[in-house]
Amino acid sequence: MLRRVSELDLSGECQRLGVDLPKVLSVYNFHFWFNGSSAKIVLSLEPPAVASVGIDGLARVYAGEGLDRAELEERLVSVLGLREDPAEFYRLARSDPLLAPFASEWAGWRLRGTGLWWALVTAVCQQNASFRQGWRMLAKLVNRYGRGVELEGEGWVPLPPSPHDVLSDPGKLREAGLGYRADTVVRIAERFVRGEVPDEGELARMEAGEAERSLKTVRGVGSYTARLALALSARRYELPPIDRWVRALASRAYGVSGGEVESAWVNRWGRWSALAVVALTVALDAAPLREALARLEAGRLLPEPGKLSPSTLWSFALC
DNA sequence: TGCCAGGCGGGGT
DNA sequence: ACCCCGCATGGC
Repeated sequence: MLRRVSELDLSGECQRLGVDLPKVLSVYNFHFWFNGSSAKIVLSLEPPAVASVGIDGLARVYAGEGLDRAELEERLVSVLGLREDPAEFYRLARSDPLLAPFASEWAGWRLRGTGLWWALVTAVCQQNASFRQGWRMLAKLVNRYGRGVELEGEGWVPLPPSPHDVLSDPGKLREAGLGYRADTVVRIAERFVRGEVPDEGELARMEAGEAERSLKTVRGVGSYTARLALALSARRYELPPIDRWVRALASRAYGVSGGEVESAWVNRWGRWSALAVVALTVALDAAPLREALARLEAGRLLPEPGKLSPSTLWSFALC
């Protein structure tokens, strides 16, 4: 049981910064962490600490002994994107053929961050799989390993498996449908247990290419995975995770060949490159490529309610 | 049934 | 520096 260690009101700060908290909390979230009115945000896995944040901005932090309250509060604020000023990103987006509508309708969205371990697992689960398949793997992982904590007065909250959990029962990775990706997750877990992985703070200080190279030393972690994990965990956006989906859409929208997409993307988005990739998946509902290309042609560049997508994921039970 | 999906590494040229 | 293939799994 985790006790409540602090309570804070983020509504004023969100309003001042133009942050749309419902979007921040709902996008790319699961039903077991967001119910439409409040979200559970994992601030630390070992030992566990969790924040409960309402769409009204009221937040409570829960932790055991030994974790610093001020540090957890700062982590929460940073994970919600409140320490980041994306004004330049949205300014660039306003005149972009892919993200212009998103910039006018979704400027209050901020990327919700996560720890490096879970960011890497998340990115590995997107490899060579559909959006739907990747997120089903993650939901099953949380479900199969069955970790969680009780919050004082708020009930049970599931937690992702820790690296130790994965190493003590790696078979559950395949039960969760990871297939050959399971070996990569095991190798990542080994690095964490041996303390061979830089923490988010170190990653934030490293030069981007160096940070990418250090993650790529794990077999099974390539550019896409390393870059997506850097964006999700350290808010480092200089290097875009270009997959075949983004490559095809950008090639069409920017009028360049597939091989030229990365340099065109970085020229356009600069230090916001990876954020633009994630935003594009939200704008186009991570639709399968054929459908996403059709939406680009039709100018349907805003999230559409209904089907399973980054913005509606939280309202579906995937397992 | 067969093919593809938000990659990757290894082995070819 | 490229090109090409197989890789587990699930969805259609």
